[in-house]
Amino acid sequence: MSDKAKNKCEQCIIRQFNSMRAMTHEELSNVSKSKEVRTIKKGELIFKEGDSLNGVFCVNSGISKLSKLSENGKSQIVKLAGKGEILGQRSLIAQEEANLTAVAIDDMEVCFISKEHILEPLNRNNEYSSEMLRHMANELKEADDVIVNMSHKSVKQRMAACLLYMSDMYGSDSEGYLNLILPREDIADIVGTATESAIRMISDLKKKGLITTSGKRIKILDIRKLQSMAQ
Amino acid sequence: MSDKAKNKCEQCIIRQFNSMRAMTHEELSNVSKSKEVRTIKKGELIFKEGDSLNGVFCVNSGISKLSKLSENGKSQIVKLAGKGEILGQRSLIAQEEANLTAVAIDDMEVCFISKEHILEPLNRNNEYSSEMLRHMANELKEADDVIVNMSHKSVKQRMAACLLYMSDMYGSDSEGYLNLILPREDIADIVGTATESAIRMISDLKKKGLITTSGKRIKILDIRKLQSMAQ
DNA sequence: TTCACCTACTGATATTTATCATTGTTAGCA
DNA sequence: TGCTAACAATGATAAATATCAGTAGGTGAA
Repeated sequence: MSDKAKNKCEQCIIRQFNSMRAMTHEELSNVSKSKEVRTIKKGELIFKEGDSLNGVFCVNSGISKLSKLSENGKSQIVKLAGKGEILGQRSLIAQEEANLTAVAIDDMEVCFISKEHILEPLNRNNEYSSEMLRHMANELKEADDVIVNMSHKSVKQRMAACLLYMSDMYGSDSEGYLNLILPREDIADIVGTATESAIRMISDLKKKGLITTSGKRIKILDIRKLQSMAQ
Repeated sequence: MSDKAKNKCEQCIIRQFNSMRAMTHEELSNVSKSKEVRTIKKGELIFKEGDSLNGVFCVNSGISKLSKLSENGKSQIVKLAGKGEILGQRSLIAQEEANLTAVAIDDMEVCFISKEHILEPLNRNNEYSSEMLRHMANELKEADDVIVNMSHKSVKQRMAACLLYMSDMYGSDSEGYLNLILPREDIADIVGTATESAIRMISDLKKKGLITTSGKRIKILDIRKLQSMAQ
């Protein structure tokens, strides 16, 4: 258990990244008392499509992928969620089973917060519900943008955008390799293409000198060209 | 001006379809006093991507398309919005310019409701903000589903789904033709494909006897097969 | 260490979809 | 009514992407 998680929610910095920052001291204290810290190993399932959730998972560390199977049996990663993000929130609010499957990409530490501590404050605390509303509105916008990109951009463009996104969100190590290391299959599932096509695209970018790879690791060499490729 | 719109919002049935049903009598009365009924002709622009909105448009009658241009210059229709739906709400909440372009597909009648009357109640009325939150959560789920369909379903599958959607949402006339009449280009922009490809798909469905057409009008003949085609 | 397995990669090919060009058709309007 | 402009339809072709098949390479477990 990390130091952060051992502490009370009131002192938790993670909270600054999500709508819980607008909770009152009392609300936070309730969350804090009942929350349950969980460790999740790389590759482990957090919840899956159709599960009925009793609460949310606030990510302390590590990264998870949120995906959904199309009726053709192909998986699409809709979102990556890291530190500060809350998994399962949408489903609780809509009072539905989970629409997505959440799997740990890394070893993760999350706080499980039960349903009532997330939903109850919505009935009292306007700051909190406004915050959550704003958050949801942003997610919706992003989703609309993804729809447009999926339907009208080529795999090449989407791959370029995906690498830039990985770089933006999770940065690079001292050697310049992206911190986020995903198997090719996951990259394909983000881009929305077949694994082989994703691999070909990556090979192509290597040949053109825009990136280089070492095993699963990817290093961006020419961010400018990559940006213009993503358009 | 329709009878509905002449009346006060407190008596307006349209409101039952959106989060304004959770407004207090006083809030509604404020909306009612300041609202402005507008008639919008078929094909007219309501707002466009990048516009900064001073309020929302509550649809009394008619249908609008909400679309966005990809960086390649191709348009994607993200949503159709009819009676009871509120246009521009997401942007107001996120405090951003419009992310989508709204155009009337039909002659429309809408009520323009200024910003403050939509946003202010969020700070007081928890019923209202919860309602809106639920609404947004649903939209987000739908958007995620569209992403998955866009990336992994074929044009044929998406076309079948699109026709079924049109049938479900807007029904058929006495002859069995879909009430919603869209040019092929708009259908293509919903499906996320080139106009010619959409036309070919429609011709194909005709040859297979699943639908028939008469000008722009489309009649579904075999809904079962269409459903199984959409998978 | 060695084996077995998983994943990355590459080639060949099929399929899907977009694009360009052209012809037919419809619907609104002078 | 007939004209005109917009739209639907179709063909030919090119481009993008998926699929199938197989090889190579790296990694973890017995």
